[in-house]
Amino acid sequence: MVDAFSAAAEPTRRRLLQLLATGPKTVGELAEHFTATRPAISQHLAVLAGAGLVTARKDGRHRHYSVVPAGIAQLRAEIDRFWSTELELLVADATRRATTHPEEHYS
Amino acid sequence: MVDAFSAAAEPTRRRLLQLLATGPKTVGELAEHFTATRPAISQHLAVLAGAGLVTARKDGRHRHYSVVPAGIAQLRAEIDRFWSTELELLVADATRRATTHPEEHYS
DNA sequence: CAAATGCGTAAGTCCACGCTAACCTATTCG
DNA sequence: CGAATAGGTTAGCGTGGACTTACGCATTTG
Repeated sequence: MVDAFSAAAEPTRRRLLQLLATGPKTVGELAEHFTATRPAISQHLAVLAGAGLVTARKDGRHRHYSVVPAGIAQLRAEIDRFWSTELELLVADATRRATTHPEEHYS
Repeated sequence: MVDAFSAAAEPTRRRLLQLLATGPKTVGELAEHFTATRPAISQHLAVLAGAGLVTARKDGRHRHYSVVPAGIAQLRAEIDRFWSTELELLVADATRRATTHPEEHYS
């Protein structure tokens, strides 16, 4: 699970990152948003931490997890590297066709 | 493997998409870039096709795979939806700190 | 101190996934 | 037609990953 891209792609972890993006949260607070058990969330957080995307700060008997800006920046770089110029052009093409000639989707 | 994000995250498939972004290619051409066997590549292509990211066109005994612009656009939308405003701000913050105060990374 | 709270860890299960080997189909070419 | 080429399909294997249950450790609180 080395790269940040794969770590962030998993649906639960994607959601965790979004939740943490709004500010630090404890494991319990995060776990409330999921049907999975707290240990499961804890393990997902460990994966994200291993990828350098989040970090934890001890505070009494709580552990406040928060996003690591540098890690998120690296994830962004990975995504951008994947999103090559060619893919970008394809999207622009698809968008143009969808907005100006929507019926051609089925031609 | 429903969503395009998860389908595209796998390293081999990420590479396949990049290769196909430069233009249609046959399975054999694609397989040359990997150490895995051709059936493995074929299965990865099937996953990408299932996610609506690529499609195949028969041409004699060849099958030319190409990227589906609309699928790529949807992938882009998924990424953008994940990449919330908060994450964007965090990256901007990290970039600013890295370029103006690089030593603070270790403070 | 004892109970309760917040979390991490360990152990074990289950299944999806990535892969290979073997086989089958379709097409081209001698 | 028979051989060769291109590629999809299947079966089966091994591993990793996501999950739960149970437990252990620290910290707060009565």
